[in-house]
Amino acid sequence: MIQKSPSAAYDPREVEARWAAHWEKAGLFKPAERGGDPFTIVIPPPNVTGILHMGHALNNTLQDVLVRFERMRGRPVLWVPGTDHAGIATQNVVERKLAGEKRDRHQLGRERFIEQVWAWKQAHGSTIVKQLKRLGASCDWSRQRFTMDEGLSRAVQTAFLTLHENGLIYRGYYLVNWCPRCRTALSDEEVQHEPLKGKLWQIRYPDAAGGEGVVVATTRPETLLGDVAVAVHPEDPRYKKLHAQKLRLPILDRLVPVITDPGVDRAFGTGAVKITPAHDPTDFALGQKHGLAAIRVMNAEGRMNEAAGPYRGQDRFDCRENILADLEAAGLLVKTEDYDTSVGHCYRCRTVVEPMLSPQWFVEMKPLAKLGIEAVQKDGMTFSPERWTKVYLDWLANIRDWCISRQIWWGHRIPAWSCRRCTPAYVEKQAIRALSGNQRMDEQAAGIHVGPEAPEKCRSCGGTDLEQDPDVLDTWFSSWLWPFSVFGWPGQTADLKRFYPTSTLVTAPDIIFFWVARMVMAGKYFMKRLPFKQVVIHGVIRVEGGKKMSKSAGNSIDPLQIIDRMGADTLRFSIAQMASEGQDLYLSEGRFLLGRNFCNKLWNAARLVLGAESFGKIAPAALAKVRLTLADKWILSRFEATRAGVTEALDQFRFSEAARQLYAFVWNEFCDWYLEIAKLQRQSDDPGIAAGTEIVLGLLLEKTLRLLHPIIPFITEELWQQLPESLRASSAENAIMTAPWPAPETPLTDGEAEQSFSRLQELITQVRNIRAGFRVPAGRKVPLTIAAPNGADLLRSHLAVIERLAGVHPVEIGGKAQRPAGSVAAPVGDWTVIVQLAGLVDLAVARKRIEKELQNLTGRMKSKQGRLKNDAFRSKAPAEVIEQEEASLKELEQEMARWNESLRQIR
RNA sequence: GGGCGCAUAGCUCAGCUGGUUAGAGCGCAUGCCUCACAUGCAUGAGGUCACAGGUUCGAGUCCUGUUGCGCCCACCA
Repeated sequence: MIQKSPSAAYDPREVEARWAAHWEKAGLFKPAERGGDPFTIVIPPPNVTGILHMGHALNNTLQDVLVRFERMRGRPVLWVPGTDHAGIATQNVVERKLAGEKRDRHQLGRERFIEQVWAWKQAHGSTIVKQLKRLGASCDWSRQRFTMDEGLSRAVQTAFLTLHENGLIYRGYYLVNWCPRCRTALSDEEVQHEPLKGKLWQIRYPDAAGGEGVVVATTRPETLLGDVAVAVHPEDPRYKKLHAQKLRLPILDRLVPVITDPGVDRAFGTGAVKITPAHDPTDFALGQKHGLAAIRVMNAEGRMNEAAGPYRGQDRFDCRENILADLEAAGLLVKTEDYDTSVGHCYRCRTVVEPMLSPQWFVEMKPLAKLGIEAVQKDGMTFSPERWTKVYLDWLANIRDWCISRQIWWGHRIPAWSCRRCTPAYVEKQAIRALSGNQRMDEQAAGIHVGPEAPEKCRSCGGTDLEQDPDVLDTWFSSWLWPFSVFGWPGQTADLKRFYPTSTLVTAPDIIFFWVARMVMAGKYFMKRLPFKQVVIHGVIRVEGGKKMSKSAGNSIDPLQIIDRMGADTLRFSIAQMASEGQDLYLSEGRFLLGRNFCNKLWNAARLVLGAESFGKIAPAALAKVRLTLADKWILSRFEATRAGVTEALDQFRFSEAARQLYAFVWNEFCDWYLEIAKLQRQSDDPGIAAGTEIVLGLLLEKTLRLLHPIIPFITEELWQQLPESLRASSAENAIMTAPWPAPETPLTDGEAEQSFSRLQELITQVRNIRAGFRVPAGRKVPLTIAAPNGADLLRSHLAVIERLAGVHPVEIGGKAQRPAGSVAAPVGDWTVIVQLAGLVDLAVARKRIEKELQNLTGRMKSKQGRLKNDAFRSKAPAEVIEQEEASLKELEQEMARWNESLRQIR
């Protein structure tokens, strides 16, 4: 076993820490003072409770790529960071901590509990921020905001009061999604429906006289206790005789009417539906339509209340079991069958959500949705990929009012006060009135007062016993103001003027409804302008099988671990490379090796360029003054193509395309070919060529680093700083991150050089192929003859290159092919290479190689001949396509002839 | 029930507006520690582009349908 050479692997740890600190300290993340249209992004604020996961890593890498790209293009750039107070999530975290200390928030009381949350935020809230810094996110950290800080709270209050004044916020008694664990209402978007293997039970409701009655089907038998009717389809012949009859509710023995409604599906279950307006949205609507009462049978914790009679105090799911047993005993349980259903869960704690009738605050969304729709249809807002437009519009078209009150403590307090005397009485009555169709409360009559401060006395009764509404606002009620609240709105600040509207929003598809749509509505409503013109929706991080990556599922990959082990650049490059236009990303640890190896390759390539003694001594000159070799011209031309391609890709948010092009250029062109040739050129007898090579190497490395910088900022900064200053693009701050993005240099494009060079590449590859095919020992030089009717000059001037890269010597260039015994020949374009292998040729192997080529060629020729013989093709295809086909067929024929010649020589 | 995405080499995925018998990384095979890099170098094997129709001179690429997987939305109790 041979000793491994000392590792020259790139170690990002020290480098990344150093530059992260330097950039921030030097203030490079702040927007430049110069004029010009600023490029602004507001971060999707992560939860204060958050720790960096792959979704964050993806989201923020892409934003940072755009931000750094635009910064280098010379625009003043501002990326505003911040965190979200995340009401329910944060309250849960602190409550869990208290539980660990055998305490709970009710013991502490509201005020002291809030103090605890702030203390927690003080201690742990900056975790995610530190982690974003490690990722390299070039946010202006001096402008960091928090959705509960003073300015943003003022924005929230202003927004609430404005909407209320304009009649778009109301208080109503309504059926909402209730999480019995969090003990709060949730908006429709906060409920996640998940399939559940449940049962469908058929239960008999006898008629008033105790006769047969009717059988109903239900998935939630416990709600039977709150039933107020049974509905059937008016045309259903089975139940015609029951119309307007009464039925006897099992167990409670209450009488409920049979009503008819065309909405009942005759084919489902038994065609008879029990109606529980207080615990089912469909039933609630039906109850309204038919003027039925609503009977609540559960309390806020999901336990059965007094109305549940014998089941009072039981948990809702225990009650279900008990009721089923009792029905069974009474002979009223007719049938039990398996049934796949879908049940709503709280998105924070996974508890099964209970529809519950309760008083809440709502935003009337229809007028706002209209603004959101206009954003796309009139104001030119775009989604990338475009398909999300439809998702967005469909949601807006079917929007429902937004329940914004939450029965928790951590959040923005609602600026409303109620009268202890008037309000409870009113709400009681409202519970009944709500069912007649009017859910909005008459605030005056209810003794509810909305305003920035508590009123002196109740408008309704004149009493002074007022209390502030205990509820807080939905977290998203602050998030939707983010694009302007971060700049100080409602104040008319300089930042607001300069940076609103923002440019691009980069986010994940799962918050299009929660956040994107609402920001658009708020932006247009409060600011009269779109908050951003472009919405870039990236993919969701998933693991095999399409599941979301999540810590609880134990299938997560920790981005910080990747950073620790392989560096932020590795993480970023790998992610960018995988992020193709909105496709979901399936990750595995192995996929990060691509980025790691790439960074390492770049590092070592730079070591080669910078390491030569001659490198430091060169005086950089304009390329125009340097004598360029073919290889120089070729690589410069390839650079220009890459520059153009990467710029275009980033302009179109095609991150993976940009990364792919950079990878291919750096690795397969610059390193694999140009550097190998540059090693020779450096040693050239011609001092002009040697010096020119250093200049090309230097300039090219410098520009390539700039192209790479948005994706891999740390390593590029480090290497760039190691370049002699004379080679670096000018940057006032002396940092690559503020250096200019490479400008187009069309004169570098050299099609002729690319063509000539690729002929040499083909030749070298062909010889290597022969060497490998006949097992020529790696170190052994073999003689090569090239028959070259054309291009002999090109070959002659690149003898050294051919010898070195193909492992051949001596090389003879002639007009005709001489094929001594023991040689193997192969055509390369119109050249023929003849490799002298002496004793190494195995005739069978040689024949097989050629036969394989011939087979390949025959196939290609046949397909072309067929096409060209086809009259339809000849008459309908564009002339240039036909010409191209003819030319390429001719080439194939010639190549075929020469392979055949080779085959003959073997015999 | 509706909408969307995906189905391309053993694995993970590129393939923009249809035009040379399809590309990458990993893995595999063979040979290499060649003085930037073994996190590497060279060469190679490996695909009837899910299936069935259609449009077209020409389809991985466009259209229709089918199947499978995934996601989102929706008040069949």
